[in-house]
Amino acid sequence: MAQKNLLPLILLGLLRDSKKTGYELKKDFDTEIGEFWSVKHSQIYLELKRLTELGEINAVTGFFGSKVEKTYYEITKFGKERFSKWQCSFQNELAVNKDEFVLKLYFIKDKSDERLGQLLKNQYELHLEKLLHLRQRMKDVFSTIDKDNNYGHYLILNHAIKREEEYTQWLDDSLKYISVGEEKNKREYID
Amino acid sequence: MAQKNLLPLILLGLLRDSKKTGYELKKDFDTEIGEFWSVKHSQIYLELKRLTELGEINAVTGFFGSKVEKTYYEITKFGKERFSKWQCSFQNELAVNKDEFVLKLYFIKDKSDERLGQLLKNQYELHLEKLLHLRQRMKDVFSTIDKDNNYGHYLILNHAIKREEEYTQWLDDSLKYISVGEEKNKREYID
DNA sequence: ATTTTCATGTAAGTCGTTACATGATTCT
DNA sequence: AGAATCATGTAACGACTTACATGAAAAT
Repeated sequence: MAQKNLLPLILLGLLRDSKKTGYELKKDFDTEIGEFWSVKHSQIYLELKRLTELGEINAVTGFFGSKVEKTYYEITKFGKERFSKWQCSFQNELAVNKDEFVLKLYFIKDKSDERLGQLLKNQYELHLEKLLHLRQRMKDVFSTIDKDNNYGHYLILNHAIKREEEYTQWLDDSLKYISVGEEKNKREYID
Repeated sequence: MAQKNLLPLILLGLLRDSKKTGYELKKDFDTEIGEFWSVKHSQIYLELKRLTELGEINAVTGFFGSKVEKTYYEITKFGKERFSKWQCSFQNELAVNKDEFVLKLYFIKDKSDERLGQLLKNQYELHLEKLLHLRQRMKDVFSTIDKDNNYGHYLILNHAIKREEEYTQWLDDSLKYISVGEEKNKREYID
């Protein structure tokens, strides 16, 4: 396969607790799990069809009190099995972490390259924003639900925050370090 | 496009300093830049063809003293322009960091779930290995080349190490925390 | 009255992986 | 002599994105 195809597993996971429509699943990617995974609705509907054909979910179409026809998907025994199997499976290697910014930096050779400061600042803004957003999420999420009964979610939010703290710290340190270098260079030229 | 298509930029970047064959470029992904990006050789040759058609690189086929016919690719003015333009461009949002393990954890609800410890341990091993590897890389790389003249590379290796330090630390902390919880539970049951 | 949200899909195209394929050269 | 490396591609397929498409309901 071209990618690791984790979407069906995510969908099964989201359907474990209760049946949902494709639209509701899509909504989960705008909020909840959207913090950790992204996908387009077109792909969701496609994958739901495939999972239905595989017998891992059942599709139930009807009105359900509403005026609009909806299709609810509910997980089957086979779906639960597949999900459980995946959830307790071990990885034997890590995927490469693809980060456009890191790539850009790789090609910056000279320490006194003028673009360096600009790039670091831009990235710092983005990651600081992300960090603040994640801290807010942590507050919001666990004010309504219990930490110990959503422990995985708690752990990964915790990790995401620490990751962004490290990222911003690194960017900030790098910025300071290159400007100290500049100061030093300036003095060397002036003195 | 399906993905952000950064491969052509990487290839242009790798060709800035000197002309290279497709095979040499492929080799770079096994070592150097392979730490930060992965790609298959089939895709490299395809992208080289495309870049040639775009006039961003030139293909020169010949024997060059060797007994085997090779094709060297050299960057053109247009290629340099495209690369420079990308390298100093700003991002306006961050891509979602897709991590299978994080996904798995998201679906662990119960703090005392037995699988939690196993999964954390497995992941700890992988990230510790990665961390040790990166520290070695740092030593190896900058024993032969100069830090200040490969500053981007230095920065991102530095960052990668810090990232893995954070990752292993988080996993270790989480492991400790859940086993303390277990101990506490045990005592509660026993006392 | 108009925009936004709900709700669900199809079609085209691209990036990337996996597998297939070949032939020379160098190392053991 | 055989294995590994050098060197370069093609073909099939899958995952994902972008764009196209539609219609009702709810909100402003």
